[in-house]
Amino acid sequence: MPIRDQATLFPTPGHNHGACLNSAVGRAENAFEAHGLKLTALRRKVLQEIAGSHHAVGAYDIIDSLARKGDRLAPISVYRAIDALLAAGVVHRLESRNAFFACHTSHTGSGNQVILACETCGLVAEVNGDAIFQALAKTAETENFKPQRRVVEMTGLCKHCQAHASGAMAGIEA
Amino acid sequence: MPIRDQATLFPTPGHNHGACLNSAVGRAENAFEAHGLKLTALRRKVLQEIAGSHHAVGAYDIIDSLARKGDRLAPISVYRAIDALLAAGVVHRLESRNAFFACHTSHTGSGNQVILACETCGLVAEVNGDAIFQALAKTAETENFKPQRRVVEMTGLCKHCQAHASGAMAGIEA
DNA sequence: GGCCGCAATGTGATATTGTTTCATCGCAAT
DNA sequence: ATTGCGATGAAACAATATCACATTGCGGCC
Repeated sequence: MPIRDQATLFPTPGHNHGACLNSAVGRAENAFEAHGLKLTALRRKVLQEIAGSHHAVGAYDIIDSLARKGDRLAPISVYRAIDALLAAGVVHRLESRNAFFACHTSHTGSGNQVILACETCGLVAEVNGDAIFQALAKTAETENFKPQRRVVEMTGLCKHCQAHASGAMAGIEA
Repeated sequence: MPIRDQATLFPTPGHNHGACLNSAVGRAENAFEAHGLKLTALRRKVLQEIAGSHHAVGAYDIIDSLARKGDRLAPISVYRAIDALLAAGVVHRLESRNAFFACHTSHTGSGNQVILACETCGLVAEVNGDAIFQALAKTAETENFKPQRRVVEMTGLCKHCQAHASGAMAGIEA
């Protein structure tokens, strides 16, 4: 089974997620190196919780999940780890849900990613958004606005959940 | 003094904000009517707090502000009023800040608005984003994604704050 | 009038998300 | 060994948001 649908970044429901997780951690090692940061044990654990699925997870979900594994962290510790992961660019924040998701792509290219989040199965994917960010840049220019941070998120129904529109929660596993 | 810079929706610092507030409330009356909702006294008060500036205000800012006027509301009451205002489309939520701002335009046109938020003075403006939303629609189509909600926000420096880049907080008043 | 139905509001508790402050630890460079 | 510094720990707190249930106000209806 392919990890992803051809030509898209949306994960196939039921794919073997182990490979995604491994490659996310592998890329994180490089990214931390490249940013002059250290992928410490704690940061790695937090990353594994986030990258353990294609869903956005809340900071307190991470705390609870790690607590079930015998390691209850204070909120601040998780937030600091998340900050480092954000700084390294290996996870992103889903602003519309106050939650975090792993970057499951290597962001080859501009890094102008649009976020798609399925409201039914909860899957989060990033797709290239060069055209969108170009249009944004143009808007900024006509407004004489100097952009610093851009948030572009869409929620809706992913292709799998449209197909199983019964509410079957296709692909909820990872 | 013009209320807005020519050709943009960014408010001019120091403009007479009373007109903005009045017109926002006026439009709200129509919008509530059009949506089959009632602009009750409470909703009007909350709207006035939000539309009282071109900034995004938090729910608890509204509570505090109304409390200073002798009317301390429970959080849930404010959130319910905000929900109604959101449903009527007269205020919007700034997702990246968990705050709310008034719609100071009549959204003539598609309603595809991009949000610009200045990090220095705090001003929030909506500008037409047809090109951006078209590009988004195209992305959704190629991904077979059925969009429901779109969040497009940019933070950065508005033209006034670039001009007074000293950090002068140009236009903080309204 | 009295009653019903329904939307809006009130009350109190609670849940969720995020930050402040200060202490401590590990480790590398001096 | 000591100093410097990034990472972590602990406790409290702050900010944002919702739940459950009671009450009120207002229209239609008998």
